[in-house]
Amino acid sequence: MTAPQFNTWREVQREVLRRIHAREWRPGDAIPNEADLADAFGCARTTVNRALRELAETGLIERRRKAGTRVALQPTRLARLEIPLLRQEVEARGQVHGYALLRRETAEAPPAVAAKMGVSGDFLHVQATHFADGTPFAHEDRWIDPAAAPGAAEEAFDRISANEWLLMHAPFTRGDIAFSAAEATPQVAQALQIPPGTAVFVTDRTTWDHDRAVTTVTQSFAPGYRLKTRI
Amino acid sequence: MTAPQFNTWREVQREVLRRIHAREWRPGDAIPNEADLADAFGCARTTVNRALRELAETGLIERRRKAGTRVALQPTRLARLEIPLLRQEVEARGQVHGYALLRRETAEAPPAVAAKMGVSGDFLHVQATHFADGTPFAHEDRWIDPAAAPGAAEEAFDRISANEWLLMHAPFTRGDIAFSAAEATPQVAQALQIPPGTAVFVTDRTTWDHDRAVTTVTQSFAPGYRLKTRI
DNA sequence: TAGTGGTCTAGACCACGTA
DNA sequence: ACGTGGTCTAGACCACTAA
Repeated sequence: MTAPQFNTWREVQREVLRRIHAREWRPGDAIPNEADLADAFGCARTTVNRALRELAETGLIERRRKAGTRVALQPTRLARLEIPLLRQEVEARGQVHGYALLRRETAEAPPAVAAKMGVSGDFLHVQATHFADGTPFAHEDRWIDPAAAPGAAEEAFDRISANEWLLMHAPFTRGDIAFSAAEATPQVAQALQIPPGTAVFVTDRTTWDHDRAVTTVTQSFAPGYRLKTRI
Repeated sequence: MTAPQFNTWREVQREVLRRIHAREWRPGDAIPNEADLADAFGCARTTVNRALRELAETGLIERRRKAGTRVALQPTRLARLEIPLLRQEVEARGQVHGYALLRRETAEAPPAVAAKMGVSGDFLHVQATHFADGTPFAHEDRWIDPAAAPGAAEEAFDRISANEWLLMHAPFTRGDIAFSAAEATPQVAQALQIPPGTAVFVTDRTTWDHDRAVTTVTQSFAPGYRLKTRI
């Protein structure tokens, strides 16, 4: 009997997945090392490594030097989540994106915002509503550190959302994101045209340029919004 | 002047990130091709490829054959989201996980559930509460197709959550996940010891073994819950 | 059609961590 | 101590696609 041939890393990955799904390799089991697999599959070890590395990144298998590779017992699976612009998200549904500025002011950051951003003082404060086909889609409440986002103080934000302006003009190196549920404040409720207290999906984001906070934003989505992903 | 030496793919990646963050390479700009970069960095093209491939996967750069590599204009950034077991999540906070079965029955799936799973008939229906240090943490409402999860019909689910039992006994190849906000139903409110109508964070998951739905679950989290990630 | 990224190979050395 | 995965190299061929 000749050895089966799996020549690309995707073929190797598919075969490994097949064996795990078929329970030939069960959760907790050790699987052969890379060299043996490469031999059995008739390919280079590099190819096996690529296939297994990507499976390890999703949490399906666990790899440790010397200990080898095992099928994960408790798969803390990693999902990939796309974080698009609101405009992109609306347009991806085939709807027309609208944008309305509600407020733009310079104000002292409230303690909660100052704490999140790690600095205090006068910030730019922008509130706006995004629409999908004319229906309120999300409300956005943003604070910007003008010292970290040069030019922001001169921008009106009446045509382009702060979101997009910042992407083009204020580089950032990392961001924290949190998802939660909240009851609509009177302000959010008015913007989204829903009764106050309605449950809304909320995302909080703070973005950083190295160790300096650039902006923090709270987006509240109209009822019915669902953030989807796959495993 | 001698060429700078970047010998590992992480060093190359760090240098590329530095140039993007320093705006030496700006959004929309093309960057040198792999061969030229490898030459400039004093390493093999494979090493540059690995560094750039991983940046492309996060959405920071865009790569197309022949067209080359560009810094993304609108970084639809990809975040990685960990999907742990509720028990793991509670224990990761240093709290004691508790579990209480509320209901276990065989019943015909309601239309919404049957539609999600693509089959109808008698399903196993399990409701339970998870606790963190004795405080309600999440309510779980689950439907299981006994034909797709052999042995489930004989399991009591009074000590081990259906979540964990299924992980150990029912393989799945993929899952859909959706996050949303909802107002607590009387049942959920009672389980979480909160007033009905309170905003709760909800995750809906359906897992599949190839094309056959195994289980669908709705988890409602006690107020204050936040799902966190980074970009 | 030509340039670019995508991938494979064979061999090598290294880092880690278990035994 | 030593087996395992992690990575680098140099070269090669291929797949895609812009010009």
